[in-house]
Amino acid sequence: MFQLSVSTRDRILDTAERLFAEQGFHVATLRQITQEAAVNLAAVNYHFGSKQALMRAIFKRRLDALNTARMERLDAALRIDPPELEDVLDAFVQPALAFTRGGDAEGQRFMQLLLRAFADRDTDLHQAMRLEYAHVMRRFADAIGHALPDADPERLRQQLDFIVGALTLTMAESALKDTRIIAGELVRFAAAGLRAPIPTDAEQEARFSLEARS
Amino acid sequence: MFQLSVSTRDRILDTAERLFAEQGFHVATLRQITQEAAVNLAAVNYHFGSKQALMRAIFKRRLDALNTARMERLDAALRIDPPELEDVLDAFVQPALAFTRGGDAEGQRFMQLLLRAFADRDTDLHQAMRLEYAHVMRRFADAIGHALPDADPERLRQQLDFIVGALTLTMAESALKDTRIIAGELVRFAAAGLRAPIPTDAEQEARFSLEARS
DNA sequence: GTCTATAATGGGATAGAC
DNA sequence: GTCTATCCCATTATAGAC
Repeated sequence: MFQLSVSTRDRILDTAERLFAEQGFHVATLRQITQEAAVNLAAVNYHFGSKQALMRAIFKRRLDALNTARMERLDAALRIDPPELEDVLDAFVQPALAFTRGGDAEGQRFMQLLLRAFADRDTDLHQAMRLEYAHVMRRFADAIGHALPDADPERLRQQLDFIVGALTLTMAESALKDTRIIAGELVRFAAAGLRAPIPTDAEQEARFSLEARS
Repeated sequence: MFQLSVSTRDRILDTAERLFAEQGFHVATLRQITQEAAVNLAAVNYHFGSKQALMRAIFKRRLDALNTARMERLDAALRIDPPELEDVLDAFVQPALAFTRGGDAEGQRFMQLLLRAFADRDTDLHQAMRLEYAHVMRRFADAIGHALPDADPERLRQQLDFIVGALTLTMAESALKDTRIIAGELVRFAAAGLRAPIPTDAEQEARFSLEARS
């Protein structure tokens, strides 16, 4: 943290982030990372302790930045009471595509990394991510609850998971030039889903009997 | 395919599918797989040729079954013209949670595997999956286009990606007992998003200037 | 088809000089 | 803080007996 030569440490972080995102944690090797970062092989263990610890450091750096950016935009949206639903969703979605000063390329890279973390259940990283996310999720669920006072809180959390899935997979997949438009589309799509009325029991019954036919 | 001892081959397939889903392709080792399947280490190479080929075989088996189940339900939904939007979405979503005779546990396992395949860009498996998916996606996009004749086809494909993301990540994450209810929630959520009117240019403009303030 | 034994490779981590 | 050299370990894949 307080070392003079930040450049070696940061070159490792940047290079490893790229290679982990492109190839995955187990495929990218320390030899490859240190070679492309033009640092010595032993530097990883000196600065981070282990390959796992390096991954955690990469993750923490970006996720903290993403969460902070989301919170700031959420606070801005909450200056209106009740907040506008689209503003709350914007606060969640927009920072995901450009939360670093580096621009879209880094944002998409981290989305790929996030997707890998989601896929890696039963791992320290997955648990850590869920914990860091839980706090932010609760705040966004609350904010949406204020924008839609009639909604069921339990259902809102479920629907927020839909949005996370759509956002993460789409941002990790899409061509870079489209991310800004796609984010707007997602906000519109999600807002409509959240505002949709809950079907009555009678309508539910009709749907299930329809399914049974097929 | 036409060998007498299908049991060794199938025990490898089932065990490897479970371990790949739980741990990932590179963490699960052939030693672990063959030990838990109670077959000899060399049997994998004899029956499949390599670890990669084993993965492809696992994937093909389930994805073919999933696609077939989806197509059948889609055909049923298309017997009404124009089809009911919720029926089309049901045809896409419901088979994902119980497309094998084994029930929910296997379905969720494969969703975890699918999520890993999505995360693994630049890999043979990812490309193969996209190709197999493309055909089904086009048919579903067309069907939704029939249910919503005023919608823009390009936008529909984008929104279908949202649904795939929400479905895949949610099904891979969720507790088993909830999958049936969650699928119904997703259909309702997605239907509302698809039916949402496209904002006018004036409304778009208002939103962007609102963002600039924050 | 199934097994044992092993070849061939590459990985993460570390000791110790500078 | 940085480097070289190396330890130690695990992996996939295969050769060859049965």
